[in-house]
Amino acid sequence: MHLRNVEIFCDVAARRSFSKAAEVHDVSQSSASQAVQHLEEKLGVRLIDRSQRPLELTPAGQLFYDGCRDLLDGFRRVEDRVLGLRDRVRGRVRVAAIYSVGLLQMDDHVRRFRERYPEVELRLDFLHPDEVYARISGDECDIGLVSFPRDGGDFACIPWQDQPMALVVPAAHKLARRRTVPAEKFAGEKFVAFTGELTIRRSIDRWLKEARVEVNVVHEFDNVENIKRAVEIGAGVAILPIPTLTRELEMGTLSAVRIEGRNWTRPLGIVHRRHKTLSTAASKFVELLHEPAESVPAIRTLPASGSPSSAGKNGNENGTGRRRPRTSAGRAK
Amino acid sequence: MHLRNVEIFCDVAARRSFSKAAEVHDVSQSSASQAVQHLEEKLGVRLIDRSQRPLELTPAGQLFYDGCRDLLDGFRRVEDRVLGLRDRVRGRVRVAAIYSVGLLQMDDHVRRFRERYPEVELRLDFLHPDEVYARISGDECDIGLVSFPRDGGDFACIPWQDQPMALVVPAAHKLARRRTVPAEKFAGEKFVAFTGELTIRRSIDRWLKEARVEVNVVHEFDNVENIKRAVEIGAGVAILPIPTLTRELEMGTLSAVRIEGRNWTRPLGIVHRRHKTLSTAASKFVELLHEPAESVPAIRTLPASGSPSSAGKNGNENGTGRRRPRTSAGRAK
DNA sequence: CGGGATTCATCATAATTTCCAATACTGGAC
DNA sequence: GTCCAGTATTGGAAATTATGATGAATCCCG
Repeated sequence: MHLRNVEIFCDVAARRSFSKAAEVHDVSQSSASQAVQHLEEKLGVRLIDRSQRPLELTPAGQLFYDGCRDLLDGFRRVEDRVLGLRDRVRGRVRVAAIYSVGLLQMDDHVRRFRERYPEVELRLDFLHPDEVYARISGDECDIGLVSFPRDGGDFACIPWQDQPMALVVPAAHKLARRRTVPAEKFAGEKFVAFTGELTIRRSIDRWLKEARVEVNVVHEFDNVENIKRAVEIGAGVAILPIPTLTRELEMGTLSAVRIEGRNWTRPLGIVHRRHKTLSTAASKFVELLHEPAESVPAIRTLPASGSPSSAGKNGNENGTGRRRPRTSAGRAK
Repeated sequence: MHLRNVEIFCDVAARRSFSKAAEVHDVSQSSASQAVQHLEEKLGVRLIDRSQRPLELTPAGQLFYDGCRDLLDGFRRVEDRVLGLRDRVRGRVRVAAIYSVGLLQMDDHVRRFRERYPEVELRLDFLHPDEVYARISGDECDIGLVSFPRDGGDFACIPWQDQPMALVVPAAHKLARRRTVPAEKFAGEKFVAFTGELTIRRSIDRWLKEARVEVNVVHEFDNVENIKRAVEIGAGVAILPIPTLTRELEMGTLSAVRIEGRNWTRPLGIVHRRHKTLSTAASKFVELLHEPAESVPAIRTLPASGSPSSAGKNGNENGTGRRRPRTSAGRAK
C-alpha cells in the first residue's frame, strides 16, 4: 500500500473530487483515479461512490478516511521528529490567508522561507475568511492568516500585526494632501465599504458610530482590491489598512490619510487548530512571519501586467513556484 | 513512501538482521536491503548503522522505528475495521506455540482456519516457551500458546485447555497394560524429565513431592519429542500430557497410564499483550481454538518418514503453505 | 428535454520502479 | 592470515505507475 495513494484518497475524500485532489498532488487525474482504484482493489472494498456527482464516500470509505487522516498526520510527525534530530526541516506547510493580507506583503516572507528551508513545500492560498476557517477546521491547511482573529473553541490564535487604517481617497480628492484628518470630515462622504458579513466592516461601522459620523455607503465589496479600484475611479472614499495600499501609494493613484483621534487598527492573527501541534516547518514559518519584513521589495513598475487579480470567490493563487503537472485537466481559464 | 518498506524496516530493526526480515516478508535479502536504503534516501537520514555486526539502529532509526510501529499497527486496525463492515476478515495472525502443543494438534485447527478465513495470512511457529513470551513482548507475534500460562504484568491470558497427564512407558513395560497406576509405583523408576527451567518440570516435581515419591532422573530434554524417543528406547519412563502422545499410542510404540489420586493436568493458555486489542482475525483464531477439534485426523501410517523433527533450539516450523522466495539466502541446512 | 461543460473510467504506451540472482565486499571469529 | 555469515552492488527482467487521449456518465441551465 503506497502511502502516497492513501494521501491521494484522503484528498479526494476531503475535496470530493478526483481532479482537484490530483491537481494538489501534482499528478494527472487519471493517476489519481487509478490510485484510488488500486487502494479499493487492495482492500477489496469500494471506498467512493462515484455514481452521483459530488461523489460520496461509502461507509467503508468514511471509516478508512477517518482512520487514515490521523495516521498520515502521525507519519508526518514521525518524519518531522526524525529529521529534527539533524536540525533539518522538511515537510509541508499549507497556509491560507485572507485576500487582504495580500500577495505583495507575503511575497517577501515566502521568498525568505523558501530560501531558508528549501526542503519545505510551502503552499499559500488566498481565500475568503470563512473559507480560511473552514480549511483550518477541515485540516486542509495548517495555518490561517486572518484579521480580527477568532481565538476560542477549536481555534487558537497567535497575534501577528496591528495594521493602521487610513482614509483612502483618489489622488485628486480634496483631502488627498492632508497628513491627518478628523473623523468628522467623513460625514456625508460617499463610501466604498466592505460587505456586511466581514468583521472588518462591522469594526469600521462601530468606530464610525463611536465618532458619531454617518457615511453614505455607495458600494460594497468583499475584498480590498475591488474597493481600491472603486476609489480610484472616484466612486467614493474608503477606510483600508495602510499595508494593503503600498502599490497604489507608490504609483500615486491613491492617497492615504491618517485618521485623527482613536487609534484605528486592524489586528491580524495567525490561527491554527487548537489541539493540533504545529509541525516544525509550520512553527518555523510562524517564527519567520514575526521577523521584520525586509523593506518592501522595489515595486516592479511593470505596467500592471494583467490587472491585479480581481480575485473573485475562488480567486486563489498559489505561491509555489513548482512545476504544474502537464495534466489534461490543466486547461487555461 | 511505500508502506511495505516501512514494515520491512521495522522488521529489520526488530530482528537486527536484513536477511531474517527479508525471509519473514517473503522477499529476497537484496530487496530488503534496497527497501531500507530507499527509505533512508527519502528521509535523507541514515537509519541503520551497518558498520558493526549485529547491526544497530542510529538514533534517527530508533525514533523512526518507535513511531512507525504504532502507526503500522494503526493501519492494520483501520483496515480491519473497514473490512469488518462487510463481515470480511483479513490480515495476519502470527501465532507462537510451545513445541509440545504439537503440530499434530494444531494441524486441524490451522486447516479449518485457513478454510474459513482464506484471506488471512496465518503464521504458526513452534518455539521454546521463553521465546514465545519474548515474541509477544516484542510484538513479533499476536498470540502465544503456552502451558502454565502467565497472566499478569504485560501478559494477559485466555484459558484454553487442561491436558491430562499420564505416565508414559514403553509398550513392553511392566505397567504398560494397567489402566491406572498409583503414584507410589513410580518410586525408584528411571525418569526421563523436562529440563529444570521449564514450568512443567517444576509442576511435576511438586506433584511428586506431594505424593511423597522420589524418582531417579536419568535424562532431561527441553521438549516432548525427545522425551518420547528416549522412553521408546527404554531409557526410562516419563510423565507427559496425553494429547502429545496420539501418534505413539496409535502406533503402539508407547503406552500411557492414568495416574491415580490427584488430577494431574497441564493447563494450556492463549497469551497476548495485555493492552493490545486483538485484530479481528486473531480473535477469530482464538474463537476457533475453542471449538472442539475434529476427531484427530486419521494418522497417516507413514513409517515415520524422517524422524519427527527433533527440534533443537531453533527448530521452528512454519505452518504456512506459502511459496518461499527462491532467495539466495535460502540454503538448505 | 437537450446542448455544453465537468468529471471520471479506460486504454495503450512509455517511463519508472522493483525485484531477483549472482557476485563483490566487510566485519568478526578463529 | 582464512573463513564465514551477513550485507551491498550490479545488471537485466518483470511489475508497477504515470500519462494523454478517448469515451461515457452526470450535472447545469435554461
